Amino acid sequence: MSTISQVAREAGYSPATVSRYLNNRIELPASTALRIDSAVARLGYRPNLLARRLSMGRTETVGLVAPEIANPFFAELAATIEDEAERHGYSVLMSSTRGLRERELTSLRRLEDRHVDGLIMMTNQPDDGTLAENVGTHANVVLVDEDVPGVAVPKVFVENEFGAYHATRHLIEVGHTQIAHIGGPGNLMSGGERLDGFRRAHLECGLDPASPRVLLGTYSREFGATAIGELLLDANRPTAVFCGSDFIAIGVMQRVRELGLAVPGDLSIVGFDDMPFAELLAPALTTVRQPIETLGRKAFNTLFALINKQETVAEVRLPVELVERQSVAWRR
Amino acid sequence: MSTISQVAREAGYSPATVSRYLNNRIELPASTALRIDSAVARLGYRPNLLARRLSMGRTETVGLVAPEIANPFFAELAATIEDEAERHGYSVLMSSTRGLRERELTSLRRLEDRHVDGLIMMTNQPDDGTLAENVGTHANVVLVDEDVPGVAVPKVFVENEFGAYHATRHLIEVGHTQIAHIGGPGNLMSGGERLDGFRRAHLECGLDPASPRVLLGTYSREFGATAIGELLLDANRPTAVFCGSDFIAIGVMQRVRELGLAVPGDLSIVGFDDMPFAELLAPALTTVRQPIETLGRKAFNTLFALINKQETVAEVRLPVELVERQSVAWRR
DNA sequence: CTAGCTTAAAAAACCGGTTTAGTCCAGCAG
DNA sequence: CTGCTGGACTAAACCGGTTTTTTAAGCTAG
Repeated sequence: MSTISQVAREAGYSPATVSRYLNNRIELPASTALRIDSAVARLGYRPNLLARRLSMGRTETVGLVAPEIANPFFAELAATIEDEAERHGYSVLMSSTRGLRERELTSLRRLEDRHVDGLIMMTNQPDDGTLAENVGTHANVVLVDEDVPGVAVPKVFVENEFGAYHATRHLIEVGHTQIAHIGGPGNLMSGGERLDGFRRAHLECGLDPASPRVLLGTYSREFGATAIGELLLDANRPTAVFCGSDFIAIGVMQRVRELGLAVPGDLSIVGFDDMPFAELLAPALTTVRQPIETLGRKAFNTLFALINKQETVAEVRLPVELVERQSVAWRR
Repeated sequence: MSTISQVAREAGYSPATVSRYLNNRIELPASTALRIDSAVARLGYRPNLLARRLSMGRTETVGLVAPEIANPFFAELAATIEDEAERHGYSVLMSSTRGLRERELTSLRRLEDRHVDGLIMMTNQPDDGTLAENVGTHANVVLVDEDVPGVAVPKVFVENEFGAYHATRHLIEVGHTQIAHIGGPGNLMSGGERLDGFRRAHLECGLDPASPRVLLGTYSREFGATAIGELLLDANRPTAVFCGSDFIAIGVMQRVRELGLAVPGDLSIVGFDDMPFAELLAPALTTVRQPIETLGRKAFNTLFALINKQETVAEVRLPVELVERQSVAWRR
């Protein structure tokens, strides 16, 4: 591997000139430029990234912190972030936290250690304050999809409330009146907002927002299965469920089927997220689509602006969209 | 941010001593150690990673190169690799190639540029020689799941042939004699080996290995749908299909359903991979499970050994397992 | 008393770039 | 002829560690 000094010697100039020329910080006479160019070519010179980073103090790498990379939602988000980063000459370092606070903090330490220039964080569990405290002390962090309350960093979220409202309203419009909600953690922003939307739909349509059964837990299949099992025991069973996530919806769907009931015949289901597998299910899942791609690009671009000391907006809300498939049936 | 010199001054020693002590390269009298420790604590010293990397010439980062991170199979693999890396103090840089040769080469360049210490590569398209040529010149590369023929780097694959054999044999054992195969690219190692296994099962069971219809294409839903459409036009329709991937299987399943046929009633289906969604389908997909977790850990550990100049085995084959679910029916 | 050996710690070189502050020279105006 | 300006290029400092080589002092044996 050749160094910039070797190139300089080969071209007959100093390393400083070569460096400045290669980084476009100086205009050189054509003859000089040519000699440097050909020296670079002859030696197959490629700057040592490590040296460059040390002297520049930046890594051109961002960290992506998510609870679980394997989760299709995060995987998709990761893919678009990587794509957008690549287009800006940045690399993406990933870390799964598995929902462990300790690992979330470790990621922040990576930032302190100059391992990365910035962090895109997704969390999926309520914060006890620890995270807020630590995130707050860092400059280049962008929060995606889920909030950490009380932290003054740019945030890129979706219209949770409206999505839930829309989904619920859809169920009402096709004739349902007994609609249950199985949602994520109530003390998580997304969980709370989706519940709000669910309630508003009831209110606006003249249904009693207090009557429908609401069960909040985690965004998991297991919880979906357990919750629907419980709800179906009720005297006046729901004829439809709005689920806080597609994972919950799958759990519901599987349990309902185990109980010998039909979807959507006996129970209509609407999910949230539109994970890639939602359309593969039988019946294909009607769900609220999060604009994962836009979310990812927006997140990266916001972080990019932050890193470059440009203006950023405090909070962006991206629109969601109801994708109607086969898991909802008319109720006469 | 404090530097090692500040710590040294604060403790009353030289940077050299502090460095050597902190890296356990020297034994110091308790009193000295104590003074350094407390200076570190007082200043909240954390070594500058960038400087450390430059001087050590390694980044303690590995690259993960896959066609598409969003693909659940790769996402899962990425997650386990990340986990294993983390446990060894390594970070993981990811890049999706989207199947573009150019981007695969870019990843290799990252390695040259000392961006990463090593690379775990997955490719899913036949190589025209370019890749082999470039991979070959690099020391720290491990190939996972799919081969790049003619390259002398460690490889971690699965028992494709046996998996296919097992799956096909299973179909034969439950009474099928008209079994088709819809597989991946024939000039890809996995595609070829799975076809071999499919054929061997026929041979061993006294069925004509030439008679079954075999269609090779890409590992995609689209190809699965197209291929099965074609096969069902045949005079003697297959009663079962062994698919080269779960994606193909889904395509098949969807098209079959569109045609008003039942799975597994009219057509039994076996997939390959056992992607996370395989068990969510209705009917749940019988498929050959790749040991993704072991694959990931093995891949990282092999690369780790390579980086540390330890012995590695040229090629590892991990066992696969047939997961019987509901997409296969008895044939009288 | 001193050569020889240990131990404790530091000086200096090194990793390979980028950047700042000049130097040197040519050309031009006064 | 002098002073000024600007273009072309470079010396040296800097980023912040790690590692090799030295030094200094203390101890032991002869």
